[in-house]
Amino acid sequence: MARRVGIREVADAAGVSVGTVSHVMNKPHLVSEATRTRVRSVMLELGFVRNDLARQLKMGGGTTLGMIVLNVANPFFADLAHACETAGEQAGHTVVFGSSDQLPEREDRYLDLFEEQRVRGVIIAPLLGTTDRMHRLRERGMPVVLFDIHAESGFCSITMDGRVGGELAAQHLIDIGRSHIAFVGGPLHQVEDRWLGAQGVCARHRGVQLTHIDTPDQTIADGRVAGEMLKAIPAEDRPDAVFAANDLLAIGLLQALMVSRELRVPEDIAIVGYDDIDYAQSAIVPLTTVRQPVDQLAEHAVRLVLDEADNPEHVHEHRGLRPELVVRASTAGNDAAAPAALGTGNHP
Amino acid sequence: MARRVGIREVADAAGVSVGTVSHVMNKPHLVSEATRTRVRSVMLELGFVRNDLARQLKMGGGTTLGMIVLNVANPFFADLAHACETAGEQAGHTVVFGSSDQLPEREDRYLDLFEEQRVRGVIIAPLLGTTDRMHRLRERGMPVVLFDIHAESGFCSITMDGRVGGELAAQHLIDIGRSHIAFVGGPLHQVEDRWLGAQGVCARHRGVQLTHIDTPDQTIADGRVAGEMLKAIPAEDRPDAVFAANDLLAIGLLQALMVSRELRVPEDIAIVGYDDIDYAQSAIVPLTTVRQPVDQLAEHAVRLVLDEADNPEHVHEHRGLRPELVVRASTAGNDAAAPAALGTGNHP
DNA sequence: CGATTCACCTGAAAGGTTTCAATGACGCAA
DNA sequence: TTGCGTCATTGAAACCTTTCAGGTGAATCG
Repeated sequence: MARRVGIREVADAAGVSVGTVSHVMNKPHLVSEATRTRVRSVMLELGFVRNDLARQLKMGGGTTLGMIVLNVANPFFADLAHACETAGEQAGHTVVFGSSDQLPEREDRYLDLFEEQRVRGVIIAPLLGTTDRMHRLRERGMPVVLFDIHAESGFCSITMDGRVGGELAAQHLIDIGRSHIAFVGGPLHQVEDRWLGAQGVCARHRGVQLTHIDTPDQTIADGRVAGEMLKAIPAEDRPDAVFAANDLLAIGLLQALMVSRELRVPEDIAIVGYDDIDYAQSAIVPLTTVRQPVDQLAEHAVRLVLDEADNPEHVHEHRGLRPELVVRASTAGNDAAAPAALGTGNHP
Repeated sequence: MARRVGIREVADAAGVSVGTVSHVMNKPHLVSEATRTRVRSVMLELGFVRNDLARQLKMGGGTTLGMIVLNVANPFFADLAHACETAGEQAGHTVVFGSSDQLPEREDRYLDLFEEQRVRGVIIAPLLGTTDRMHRLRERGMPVVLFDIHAESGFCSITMDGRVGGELAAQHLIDIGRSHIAFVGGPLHQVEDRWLGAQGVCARHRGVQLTHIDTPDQTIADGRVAGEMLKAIPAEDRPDAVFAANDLLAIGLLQALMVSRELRVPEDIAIVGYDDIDYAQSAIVPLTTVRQPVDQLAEHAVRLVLDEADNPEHVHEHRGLRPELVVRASTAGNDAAAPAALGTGNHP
C-alpha cells in the first residue's frame, strides 16, 4: 500500500506531468477533456488527497480565518462563532476557532498559532482591549478585527453598542416604576459601556439610584453569588431592579433569588439580562433582555477582515450595531412570572 | 519594511546558516549559548514568525486535531468541544472545530478539509454512523474517533451509553408512579439507544405503556411542537410522563406545556431530559435529566485518537461511560415545581 | 508552402522549513 | 606529530504543491 500519494504519483500513473495534474485541480479549462477525466479517475483510484499545507505554503497563505472567542461555553459566543462560521463559509473561507477562556496566555497562544498558520485574518473578542501582540500582528500586516466595546484606532472593530443596550435596559426599568437599580456585572472594563449607558439614563431621572455589584466573571455561578449578596441587603436598602451584564448572570440571579422564596421576580426585584441567549425565554422566570444582532455582527466582522486582507485602500471601520429590548416576564407588570408571558419575544 | 522575514533572513542577519537557526528553535541544546542568544535577539528584532505551514509540510503533518461536532449551538456539544480543546491542549495539541449543523455536506466538507490539512486525527460526532468518507479516511491511515451511540467496528469510539441513560430515566419515571411514558425525540437512529433503554425497562413493568413522539431534530423549537402534540391528545389517552431525548427538547416541551396553564409539570406530566446542560437546572421548572460525564468523554477521545496516531500496535477500543440521573423539580413528587428544589443536583 | 495561431502540455523553480551527512576546529593522548 | 573524539556549525536535499516561460504538433491563413 503506497503510503503517501502525491501529485507526482498521480502524474506518473496517468502518464502526464505534475503541472498538468495541478491544472486539472485548479484551472481545469487549460486541460483537454480527455486527460482531465483520465487524471481524475487516477486520483480516485489512488486515493489522492491534495496536501493543503504545501498548497498554502506555495500560495502564501490560504483561505482560513482564525477566530478567538472569550468562552465557547457562553452561548452568546457559541452563537457568534457559529454565525461567523456561516458567514465565512459564504465568503469561501473556513473559520477555525479557539476559546481563550478569559486567560491572557491562551489568547496569546491562539494569536501566535494563527500567525504561524498564516491565516488570512483574525477575528477576536479580546480579553481586555488590544495587547502588544495584536499590535505586532497588525504591524506585520495581519488583518485583525475586534469585537469590542471600544473603538480602538488602528483596528477595524465591531463595537457591540452596549451603551445603547444599557440605556434601553435602564429606561425600561424606570418605565415600569423602579427607582433603585443594581447593575450586576464585571470586570467593569469588559462591561463598561453597558454600565455607562445605564448610568446616563439614571442620571437624567430624579430619584433613581444606581449601584454596581461587581462580579469576577459573567457566569451563572457569579450570578448566584451576586444574588446572595442582594438577599443579604436589608429590605429598605435593597434595589428593586437588577440590570445584569449578561443573561447568564441574570439566570444565576434568578436561581439565587428563587431558591428561598423570600424575594419574588419581578414583584420585589425586576431583572433585565443581556444577549437574549436561547434560554433566556425558558428561564424559570422568562427573562427580559437586550438582544444583539449576532448574525449581522458576524457578517460585518467577516466582511471587514476580508476587506482588510484584499483591499489595499482599506480604511479601518468601527461599526456599531443597535441592540433591541425584548420584554418578558422578569420585568412584566402585574401578571408577572405568569407562564402566559412565556411566548413574548420569541424568536421568529 | 521587509515584508516576509523567513529563517533565511534571520540566518543572514545573525551570520549563521539556516540550519543553525532551525536548531535554535527545535534543538537548542545543539547550539552554543552565544549563537543561541544572538539568533534569538535577531529573531525578535526582525519580527520573525515561524511558518507553520512549511514546518508541518516538512514534518509530514503537525500537532493539530480536527473535531466535528453536530451543532455548536447545542450547549452539550459546546461543552464537549470545550472539553476536547482542554484535553487536547494538555496533550500538546491544538484542536480546531467545525460544526456540521446536521448537514451531511458540511460533515463531508470538514472531513475533506481536515484531511487536506493533514491533521493528526479526527474526533467526530457523526451525523448518522460512519460514512464512506470516514472509511476512506481510515484506510488512508487517518485516526478517527467517533462519538456515537453504536460501537462501529474498525473505529475507536466513545459510545455514550444512552441505553443505560434511557433505563435510568424510565426507571425513575416508573418509580414515581407514572405509567404512560412518551419518548420524545428523533430522528430515531440518532437516539435509538436511549429509546431502547427506556423500552427495555418499560417492558419489564406490567401496565407501563411507552409511546414514541418523533421529532425532526432535537432543538427547543422541536420540543415546542412535540408539546403541542401532547396537549392535543385527549386527557384520558395522554401520557403522564415524558422522557425527552435531550434537554433542549425538554425545555421546549416545558414552554409549550406551561404557556397555557392547562397542564402542570410534574403533576400532570413529569419530564426527564438528557445531557444536563447548564440551563437544565434553571429552566422554568428545573429539569430532571441524565448527566453525561463530558470531561471524561473528551479525555478518552483525545487519548484514543493520539494512541491511534502514535502507537503502531493500537487496537480499536469502544469505551462506554456510565451516565447518571440528576433529579430535580420536573419529576419531584409533591412539592413539585417548587423553587425550593432548585438547588438539587447542582454541579459542584 | 511557410508563417501564424492555437490548444495542450511540460519541466523546473520557488516557497520556508527540517534533517542529516559532512566539515571544521579544538583539545588531548599517544 | 598524528590520530581521535567532541562539539558547533554548515549546506543541501526533501517535503508537495503552484506557476510560468516555453515547447510541441496540428490547424488555419495568405
